[in-house]
Amino acid sequence: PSSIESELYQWWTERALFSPDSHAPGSGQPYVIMMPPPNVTAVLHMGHGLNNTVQDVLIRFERMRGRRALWLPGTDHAGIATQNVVERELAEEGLTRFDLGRDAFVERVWAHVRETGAAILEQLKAIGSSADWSRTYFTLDEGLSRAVRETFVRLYEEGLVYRGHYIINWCPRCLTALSNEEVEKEEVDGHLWHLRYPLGDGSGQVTVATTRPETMLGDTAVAVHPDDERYRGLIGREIRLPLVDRLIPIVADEAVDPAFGSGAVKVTPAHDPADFDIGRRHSLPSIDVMTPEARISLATPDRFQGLDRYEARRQVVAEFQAAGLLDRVETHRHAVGHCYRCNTVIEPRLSDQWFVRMEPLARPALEAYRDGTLRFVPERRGDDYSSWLEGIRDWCISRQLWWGHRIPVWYCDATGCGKISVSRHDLNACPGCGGPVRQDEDVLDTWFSSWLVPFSSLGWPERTPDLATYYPGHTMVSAPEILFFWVARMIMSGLHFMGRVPYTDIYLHGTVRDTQHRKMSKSLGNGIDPLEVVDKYGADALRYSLISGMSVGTDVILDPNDLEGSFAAGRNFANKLWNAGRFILSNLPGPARPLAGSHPRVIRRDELTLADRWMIARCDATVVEATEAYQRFRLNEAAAAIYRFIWSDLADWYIEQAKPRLYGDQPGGDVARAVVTQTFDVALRLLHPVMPFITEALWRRFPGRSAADSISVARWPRPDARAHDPAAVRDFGVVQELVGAIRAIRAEYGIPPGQAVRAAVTAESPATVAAVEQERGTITRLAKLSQLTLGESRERVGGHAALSDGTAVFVPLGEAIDVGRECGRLGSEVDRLARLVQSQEQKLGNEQFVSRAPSEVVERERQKLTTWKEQREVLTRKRELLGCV
RNA sequence: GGGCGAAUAGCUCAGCUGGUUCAGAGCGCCUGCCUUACACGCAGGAUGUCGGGGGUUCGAAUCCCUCUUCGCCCACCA
Repeated sequence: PSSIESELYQWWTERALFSPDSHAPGSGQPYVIMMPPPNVTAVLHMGHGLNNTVQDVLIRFERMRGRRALWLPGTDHAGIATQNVVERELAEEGLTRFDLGRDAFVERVWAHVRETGAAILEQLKAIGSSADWSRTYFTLDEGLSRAVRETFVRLYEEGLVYRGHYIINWCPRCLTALSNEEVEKEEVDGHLWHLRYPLGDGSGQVTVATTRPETMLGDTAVAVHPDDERYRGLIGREIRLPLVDRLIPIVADEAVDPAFGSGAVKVTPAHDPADFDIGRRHSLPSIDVMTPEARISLATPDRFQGLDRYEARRQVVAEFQAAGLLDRVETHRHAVGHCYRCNTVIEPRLSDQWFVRMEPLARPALEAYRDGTLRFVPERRGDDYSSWLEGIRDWCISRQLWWGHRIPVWYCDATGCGKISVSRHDLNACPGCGGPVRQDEDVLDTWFSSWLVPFSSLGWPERTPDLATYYPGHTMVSAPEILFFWVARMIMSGLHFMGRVPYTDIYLHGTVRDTQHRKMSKSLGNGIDPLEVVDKYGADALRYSLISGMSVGTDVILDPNDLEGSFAAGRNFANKLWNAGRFILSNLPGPARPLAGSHPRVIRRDELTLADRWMIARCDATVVEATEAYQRFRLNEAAAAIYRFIWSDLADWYIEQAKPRLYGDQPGGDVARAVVTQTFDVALRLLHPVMPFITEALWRRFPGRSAADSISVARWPRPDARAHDPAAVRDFGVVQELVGAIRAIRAEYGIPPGQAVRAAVTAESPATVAAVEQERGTITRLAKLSQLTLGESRERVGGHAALSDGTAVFVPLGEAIDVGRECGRLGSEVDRLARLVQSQEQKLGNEQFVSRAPSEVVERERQKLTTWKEQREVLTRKRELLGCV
């Protein structure tokens, strides 16, 4: 593979075959897939491998079907992830980004990005991805940045972007706010501490339960349910908050669940979203007791200041215990949020952030699903989509990072003005008073640029020809993990800014996992490097193995400890195909004598042998099967159908039976060559989306191809009614079965491979008799016979078999045979048939069945019974002849 | 706590609208073959209470209920 793949890829690129511009304009309807842009610093892993292979299969399929296929690639600046990479680099030099300052840091990230240069795109090429690289974008490009500003400003003008003071998810390591989607909930076994809070007048106490005792430093109330009898008398009274010695009120709030814990809850408006709401309802103060790094801040007693949140937790608990105020500690399983980039535990934090009001955007997106505009594969994923939209919450889009699209908002500091300006272009002065302005320090969520990709990558907000041609697109191929991050948001932005959904088909494939069903990851060390597989077995083998191991909606399991086992199927198949191709080519007349004149379409039908007709019919059936499977996103089924056709039908049977005709200058050779060339050509085209390299390499070698011809733009095969030939399929099937039966008898009796045997065939059906006559040579050769006779043999000793159509086969073996053994074999065969006959008679004797089952089913079952009875009689007679006891 | 998915050969999985792919494929395993396209191959073969139990039906791997195990998603009971 390595000797052909990179060379072919280069040739494809030089010919610009992956660009729809290279096709004649208007030659077909556009077909567009937007590639999920990998992070600019990413290294190719199996997830990318699977995702991009699927897209490549679909785009190549549609390209060959004549569509103007555009697969649009790009990279994502990946705010947090990329900033983290460069900050780690700096840390090795003993520096932080603050040492460099904002401008120098951003320049440093750019340098890093330019230097590593989206290596992942090169890696995608190595697995054969036929994206249109001439259109590659980067989410921080000028054009896409303009689109980001345009959308921000428009949404602001429409009242859909706002600034607010709320509890958000804060990562104390990345030092930024995160959206709800960027928080990964993880179930952990934690504790529930029950703390006693004394009443202000010392007349008693109230027990509250918490999973985060350190937050009590910022408590500003205790809340109980208004109807809770136990606390009715306490509402309005005060608690003397231990450790900080502050008087806080007891309030009544419906949000409190009387059944949980003690029914009383501590309220920390600055550190819990639910408490924040309670605080607002009761006009409670918010006391922020933590720094951005999640250390205890100044607004607390001295001894806590500067403590890490977990140290503070221990200390608070210890002090409660010492004071006799720790009621009890329970173990408690609950979900804790973690940062999706660094896995640090999220701290809910009160701060000023920018938000997008989502409900107005979600409504049309939901409608597009409900009215059938959007189709999900697998269908059930649509439920995830709609339930997420139904419960959608506002999107926090500001990030306290330096790497990203800076928020286009300027604040005027002039006294008496204080205007906030949201602008499409940079401002130097306040539009209100002309005074000095400063831009918002924050950048936008990375996903705020990627949600625009279906149109921003085509030039929006400019009205470009690309935008007119390629929006809306068609298929989105993605992992379910980014359904909410990206896919759903693109639909919302597409509807809002373009008035149409960006695509209609959403294919969500599974996840690549190891044999323990763990997601492959760098930290677990259970990953497989796709490039290592490409190196060892070739991109085609990688692709085939991924595609064939993947059915709609299920995960792909691969064994990182057994690359051979995981990819042998693909490698073996590629090798098989290569050798079949070499064999066919070596038996064709040279390129000087094109085969046009011996094309099967112009060969007279009466020149075709039964095997030829069967091959052509099988080929046609495979075209139908594979095409339908590709269309239905059942890529593994397409791959399996083509595999079966190439390996079993073409290599094992057709080529084997045609060899005498193919060798040298034999009669009928031109017909066999035409059939094998035609059907192999079709097979290569059908397989090309999955195994692009080897199919191209072989296809180009066939006579009649010009140097410029590429299979990647060759026409997709169409079904041909003339190929339909059920009789040939059935009759050649009998031939195959017959050969198999004789081979089995040979193996059973240990006949040496080199020794020919005789065979007698007793067939009732005239079609079978004719088939055996027509393929006499094939049967003789493939079963290694010295003689093939039709009709009953007078010999008694030998091997017997019965075919499914009732035809009996007898292989006389003279003294070579062990009579006792054959008697035993026949006996068990007769028994098997007798059991079948019995259950079948029972079934047909059942009046319910005969009357209620469809008549054709009943008829079919009757037919089976007849065949089995006949076979039983034949074998019983043989037993008698052999003198079996 | 809610919702969803999976469980079929040693392994990874097909089996779509109950009855002709009905018990399958690939890998692995066993036997025999270096038969000149291919040993990454050829030929032949073994292996299954279709997770357990119940039900619907003339008929269930397939539909329904239930249990068990595994996985995923969602969720502000502190």
